[in-house]
Amino acid sequence: MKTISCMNIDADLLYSYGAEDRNYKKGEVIYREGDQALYYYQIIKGKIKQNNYNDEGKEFIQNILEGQQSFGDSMLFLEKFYVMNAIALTDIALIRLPKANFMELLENNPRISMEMNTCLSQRLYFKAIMLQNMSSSSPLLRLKGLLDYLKSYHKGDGDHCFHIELTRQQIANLIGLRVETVIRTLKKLEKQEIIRIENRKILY
DNA sequence: TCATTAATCGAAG
DNA sequence: CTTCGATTAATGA
Repeated sequence: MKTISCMNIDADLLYSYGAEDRNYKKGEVIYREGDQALYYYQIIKGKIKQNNYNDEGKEFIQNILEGQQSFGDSMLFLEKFYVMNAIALTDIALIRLPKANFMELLENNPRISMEMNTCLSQRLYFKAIMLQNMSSSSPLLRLKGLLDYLKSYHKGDGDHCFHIELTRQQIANLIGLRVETVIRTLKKLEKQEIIRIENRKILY
């Protein structure tokens, strides 16, 4: 899912400031809720999810990132702890840069600093949209809200050919519903010809 | 092909 | 809507 357009700092620039490569296997935790934010992370290859669990152990996915995106950066500007976990969804390679070095990089590169603002704004926008969607009691509207967001972000949005690259379980965890509910709700959307389903692939 | 993971379904609460 | 149980399809080693 390419939910959020975000930071993508040139790898060589990151290395020149002391960044290092890190590899994680599928399912490994990159950082967890309560940890101090010490690094700027940028994905080289693979997917990660940010999540947390409620008191009943139900998982809520906050975001799924892939490509050359960064994550966990908002906490770098605060002396706060992470409020969610970052977990590898696939085997993943990423670059991490210590906080102090990252700050130095930003000071020396105002343009990147500005991009950082855009990135953070984008995250806020996503959160606002999702908060609105989640406040709906209708599972159908919640689901549609998520789909609309994903589609709007996906460039070349036009017709109904956008492939949602999420498992039903992930969708469920993003909108706080159960898999079965998501499946059944997707059926309704298909019946209403709002989406199409081909070989379990969701096309919107 | 075997094993694991995801998607489905039906019934009950 | 969620939970449970059971089945079937898809994926990867």
